[in-house]
Amino acid sequence: MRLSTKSRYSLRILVQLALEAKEGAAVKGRVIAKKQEISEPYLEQIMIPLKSAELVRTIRGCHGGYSLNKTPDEITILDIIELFEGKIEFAECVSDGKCSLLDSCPTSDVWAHLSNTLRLEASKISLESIIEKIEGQTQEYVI
Amino acid sequence: MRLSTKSRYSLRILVQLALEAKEGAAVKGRVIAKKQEISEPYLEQIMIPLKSAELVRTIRGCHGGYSLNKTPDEITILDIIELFEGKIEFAECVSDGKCSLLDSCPTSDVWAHLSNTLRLEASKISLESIIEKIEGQTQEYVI
DNA sequence: TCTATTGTTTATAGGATTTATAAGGAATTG
DNA sequence: CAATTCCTTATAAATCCTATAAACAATAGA
Repeated sequence: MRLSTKSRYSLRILVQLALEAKEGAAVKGRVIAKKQEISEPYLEQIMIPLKSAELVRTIRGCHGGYSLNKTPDEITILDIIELFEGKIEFAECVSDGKCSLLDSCPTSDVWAHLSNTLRLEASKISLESIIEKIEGQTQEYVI
Repeated sequence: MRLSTKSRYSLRILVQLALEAKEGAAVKGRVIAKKQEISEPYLEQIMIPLKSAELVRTIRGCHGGYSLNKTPDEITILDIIELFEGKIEFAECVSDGKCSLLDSCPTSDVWAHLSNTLRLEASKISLESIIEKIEGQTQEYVI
């Protein structure tokens, strides 16, 4: 059970932005793509949802690039996961009404509980908490 | 973010077996397929891993069918999830050695922590706890 | 205004996975 | 031996994931 590359790349990208674009300066796509070892076209595909979700803002043109659109404490990995994987809901029996067994099905509660647990835990991990951990380590620690 | 149908069907199937095959009597595939609204061939495809994982045992021939191979307290939804979704590991950076960024990547810890949380929580939910909940409810509650 | 730089959009495509269905084979019971 | 049941293998449509390519639009600076 894995996350898609887009979720995982996104977290790395956002960490990079938090560290390198601290004074609001934009980081170029090419720079991000190189450091994260992603192709530029694929990076662009990832940035689109990040921008739509207003986690990231962009500047076009000569000195353009990407930067965070929120403070690191406002971004959690729940935001990232649900942006790319969809809402954390292991079974959709309740929400989509497709399952005709729902009324007599004792398992929907189980999946709902587990989904909630994961969602809660993911919401506790902010970009800021990750950054703090990095900066608490050695100075030459480079992401 | 959803589980595959196989994981979800499996939980329902195992609950049915726990309730209907209590005295070790086998439940026929056709009966399971009908109650769970799955086609018989697809059900069979689901039963194979359940049998390989020794969660279920089978009897062939005239009065054959499926029954639990463990007591309900020995089966957790972690077993089910990891059987069909693979090990809960949101990022495989540590295990497969594919990611060349690992040494300087601050995100692998995050994913490992989240994976562990989900794994732990799933391991706490046994088939028995689900059955107890059902039997604590109204008697005509039929799965 | 021109040009270089950068993000934006759209098209494309291989591959893997998911979700099934179908058909014939093997074991068991009576 | 015949009916029943699980077992195995093949097949396939649909969807999603991962990634690349190319043309387009906006911006900054000369």
